[in-house]
Amino acid sequence: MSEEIYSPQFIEEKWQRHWQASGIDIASEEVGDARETYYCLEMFPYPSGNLHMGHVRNYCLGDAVARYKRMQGFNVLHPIGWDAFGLPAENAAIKHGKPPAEWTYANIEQMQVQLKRLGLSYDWSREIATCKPEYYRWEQWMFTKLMEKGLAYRKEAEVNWCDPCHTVLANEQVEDGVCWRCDTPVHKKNLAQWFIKITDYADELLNDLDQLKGWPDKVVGMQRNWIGKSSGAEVSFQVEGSNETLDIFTTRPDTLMGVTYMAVAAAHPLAIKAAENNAELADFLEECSVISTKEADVATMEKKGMPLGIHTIHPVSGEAVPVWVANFVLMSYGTGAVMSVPAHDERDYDFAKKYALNIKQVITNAAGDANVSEAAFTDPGVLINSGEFDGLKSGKAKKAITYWLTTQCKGEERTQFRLRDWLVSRQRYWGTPIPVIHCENCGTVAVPEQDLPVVLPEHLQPTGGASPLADCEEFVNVDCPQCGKAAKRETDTFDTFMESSWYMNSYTSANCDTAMVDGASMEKWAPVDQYIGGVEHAVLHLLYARFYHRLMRDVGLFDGDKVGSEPFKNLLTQGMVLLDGTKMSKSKGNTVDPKDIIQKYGADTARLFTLFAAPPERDLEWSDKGVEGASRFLHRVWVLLDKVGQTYPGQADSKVTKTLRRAIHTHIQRVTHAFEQGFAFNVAIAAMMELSNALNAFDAHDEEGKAVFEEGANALITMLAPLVPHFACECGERLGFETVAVMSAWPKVDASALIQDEINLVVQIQGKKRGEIAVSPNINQDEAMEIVQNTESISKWLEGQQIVKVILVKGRLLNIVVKPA
RNA sequence: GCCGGGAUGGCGGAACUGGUAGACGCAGGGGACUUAAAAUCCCCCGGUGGUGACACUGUGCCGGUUCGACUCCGGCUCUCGGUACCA
Repeated sequence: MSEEIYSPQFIEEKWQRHWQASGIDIASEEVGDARETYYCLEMFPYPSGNLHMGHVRNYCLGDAVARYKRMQGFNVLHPIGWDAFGLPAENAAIKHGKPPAEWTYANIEQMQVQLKRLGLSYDWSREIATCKPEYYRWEQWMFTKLMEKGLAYRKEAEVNWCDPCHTVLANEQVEDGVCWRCDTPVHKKNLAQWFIKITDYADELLNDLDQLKGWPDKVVGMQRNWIGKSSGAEVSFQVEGSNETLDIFTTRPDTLMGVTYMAVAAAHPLAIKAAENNAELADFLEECSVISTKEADVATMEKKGMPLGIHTIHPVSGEAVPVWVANFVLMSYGTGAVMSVPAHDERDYDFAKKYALNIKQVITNAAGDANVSEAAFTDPGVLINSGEFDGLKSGKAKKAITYWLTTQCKGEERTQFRLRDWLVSRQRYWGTPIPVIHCENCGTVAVPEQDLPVVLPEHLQPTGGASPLADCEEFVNVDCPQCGKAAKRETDTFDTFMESSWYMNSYTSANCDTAMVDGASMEKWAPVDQYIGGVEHAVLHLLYARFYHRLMRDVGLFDGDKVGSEPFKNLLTQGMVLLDGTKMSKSKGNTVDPKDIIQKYGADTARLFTLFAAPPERDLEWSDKGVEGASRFLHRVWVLLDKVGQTYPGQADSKVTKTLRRAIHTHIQRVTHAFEQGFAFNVAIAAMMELSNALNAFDAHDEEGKAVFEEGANALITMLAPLVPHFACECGERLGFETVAVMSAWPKVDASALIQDEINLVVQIQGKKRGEIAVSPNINQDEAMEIVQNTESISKWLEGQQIVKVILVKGRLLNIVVKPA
């Protein structure tokens, strides 16, 4: 059939040209297109200049999904774009003395070539770059809408500041007290900044997590954790000799009667006031503030405190409760003060022991013998020493005590979230300008819709310090849209997560330039059916995008009932690419350049290896030998196709042919199943290798054999198409496919081919395999037993045994339960 | 501490809904071809015992349910990821 050898470079270029010319990767917007839609999306790349193996893995996974769904008959949307704003461009600009725009656009061009070289089936007609005004203008528009609705606001607050990055950061961007980008410790600063009220959506974002059946538990758990809802009560303690109250939040109002002291943060007004004429206390507060800014090993820090010399009055008993300042109480959570119940809280217990404070037990277990002489008893239980609340169980007591406090105006039910509002302003140049004008008369004024977009000047040269926007007079100086007087533009830009929070919706509306998105297009395509990316965005991008999607819904951009409230239906978080057990990274110098692999073996081999070497969600250990194995497989299949249409001398055996046909169809079934079960491409490929091995072992001796062999070859090539598309297309052409392989219909299982006349029935005795018998698949128990009795190698195990029970699992096994006679 | 994963040969990993553990690949061993090497092809490859057919044993540990457990239940160990003086 073909004497040519498999030469990936040649055929890959050929088919990429072919696909582009035929437009098969374009998502159809034709009204008459009856196909069901499917939206497959991978997290879009930051245009750093070079594709690394992590990208390759991410995009090969997505491409396999998209191509598989196309072959299943779906109208697939598979777009790509560039998350093009961000700090690395500014850093590169400083280094090379070129504006970030230039660097960014050059990188995009370079990475486009690299992505195309991989043969990824993107709809390039919908490509976006977030740094373009036609993209970010809608983000600016949206922000002005949020200002109108009171969901975006400017407030002076204590915020996280990163010196090297010269900007503030959102809470989500601070990891272990250090900046997520540059790993330097952040410190607190008071600054007026722009926030978006994600806290208004905290409950919805939390509750809807239950809907996300197609998300990994891990990511759902991380988001739940991050939102951090806790229910309890706020309780007011009257300060002795004053009108003031000390308010605290507790999740354990049932332990109220066990309070023996109060603890406040060093920054709490009561502590500051008490320190005014107490030098020792002032020193201690100073010590606490120094430690807290370091934020290093907070967990191991010694618990320290000092009495403030003041007391509060217990709201129920009226007893005096001393107030302490403690270094473990955070001003930033709750009210900055806690009621301490050492008997039922480990931390309070340790603190009470250290400073010899009272420990009063108010909860016991069901048996009534719990004691707190050695440690705190933190389980819920039954109330004791609590007056009228005695005998209540913790759950009921929480309600009863909270209710009592409410009637006395000394407290109320309260829910506390860990989630803070999203800080979206950044003191950086290379980002979306915040569409706001500061006017001496009118205050902060949103840029009116007709004046949008506020275009970022692209020619500026950052220096690493303050944003060059502030010095750009033609940008800064503007007339106030309200009063017309000279005013100044806001020079902060948006957090780049603002762009990535809605790009998935933007793709649906590629043809719409009169609105942020088009409602009908959203209904057609959204939400994303399969989203694929790294787990590092579990509480960053993935939380913001869920939030922003709801904002778009509530601004009326689409119908929430039809599109849904969640932007991503299914999520696949792919593992990292490792070399020698550690993550590939430039700084560690343990990288493998995709370019080299593609040049040596071709894109298809690179794709096949990354899909085969590990399940998608697990880490993938890079192996040069493994790559060679993948390449070998493709060569073997290439040569295997030479057997199509051939007959070989020898006696045909219809049984052997039938067995091959059954193997073909069981493998179609297995491959399809692997694709459907969480895109287990590694398993699918293993099944295809088995099919290839089965075909290789077969020689056709007659017309029937020839036909079955061809059927198998066709199925194999078709199923390979989503994974190694160039290879499959070339092979498909050799085999005379009517449709190009990547657009061929996915093979169907012929159930009749799976039927067997004879099977090997496993025979077990006491659950232990003792042999096999060749029988009809429909054999009944008695018939099977008779064969067993006549099979010496098995029946010998039954000698001297009494048969208690026989279990026949149809088509699989026969288990005989015996006991000594 | 809490939350969520994971633990199967020398390695990456298979095993449908509880039904033959180790598919497929990599590495390794042996052989064929070759003057030789590479490539390719064939055979072997969890452990122990046995020349062998075969037997025993084996999926982190201890126990349980079941005719039968990698799979289900209870209790641990180790490991990876996330997170926290969160009141």
